[in-house]
Amino acid sequence: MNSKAASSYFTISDLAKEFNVTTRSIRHYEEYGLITPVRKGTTRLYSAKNKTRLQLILRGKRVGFSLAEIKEIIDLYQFPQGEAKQTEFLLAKIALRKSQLLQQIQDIKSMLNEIDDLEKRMTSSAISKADK
Amino acid sequence: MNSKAASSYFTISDLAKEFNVTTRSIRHYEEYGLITPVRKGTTRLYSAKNKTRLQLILRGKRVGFSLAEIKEIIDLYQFPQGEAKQTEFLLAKIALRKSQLLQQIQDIKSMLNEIDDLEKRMTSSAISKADK
DNA sequence: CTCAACCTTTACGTTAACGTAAAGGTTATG
DNA sequence: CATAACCTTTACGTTAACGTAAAGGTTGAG
Repeated sequence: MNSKAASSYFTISDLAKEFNVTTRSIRHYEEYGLITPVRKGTTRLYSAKNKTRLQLILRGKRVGFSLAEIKEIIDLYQFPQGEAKQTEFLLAKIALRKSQLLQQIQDIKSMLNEIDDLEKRMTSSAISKADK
Repeated sequence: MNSKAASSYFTISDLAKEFNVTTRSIRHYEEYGLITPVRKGTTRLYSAKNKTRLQLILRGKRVGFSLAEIKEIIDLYQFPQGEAKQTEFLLAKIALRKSQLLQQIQDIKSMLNEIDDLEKRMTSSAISKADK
């Protein structure tokens, strides 16, 4: 039996392989305060929650957020049942993020439409070339 | 009468104001080969087409593309009715961009869902706070 | 017990996308 | 005709997000 299997932790290179990033990047996210694995000695060990966190970070990156913005978003998720005023402030931030994301979807849809048009024009011109 | 109104060109600061970017950025995009205004003397003059181009650049930025990627995309639009082999290559690139954009939409939708959840949890907790 | 294959920290290097002077030319207006 | 409000180029500075050594600790296999 494997003692590792019981707690099911992952090493940094496990995560690096799984998500196709460098270990340097993962450590960088930790320096930045975005992810906090436990340690066995000095070695980092990542839980399932840590994995989810990394996914969240990478998803944020894919949609074009900076690490600072990703941190802001992550912080939103951990709002400490604060004061109503604080809550209001966070809700405003959430609304801002939301409108930003909705704008992005519009942008992407526009680009997809144009790409589809382009694709059609290209294939039709390819056909006309083959036709002659 | 205004001689400018006839041709309807815009100055660099016109565009800067309209799109809320700095003139430095616009010049940077030009250095990068993304936009090419005409010149009256040394002064840059931007046509409607140039404006559209700038919009395209900024939209690309909003969805998280680098200037290099934006250039690639723009180059796709100006395919020179090339060889079939070249066309095939471009179609592959287009397909790549497309899948990337579709992935982004999924990412954004996930984030929106989580943000909505968060919003609900926050408002309900705010209510329960107000209730007691 | 000695490799190989991991892990660690420290720290300087690199690239992209501008920011920010500095120094100077042009043009309308009082 | 001078001053403001633009425009220009040149060029060095800055920040983010890592890349890339360098130097060393740990651990399982042969």
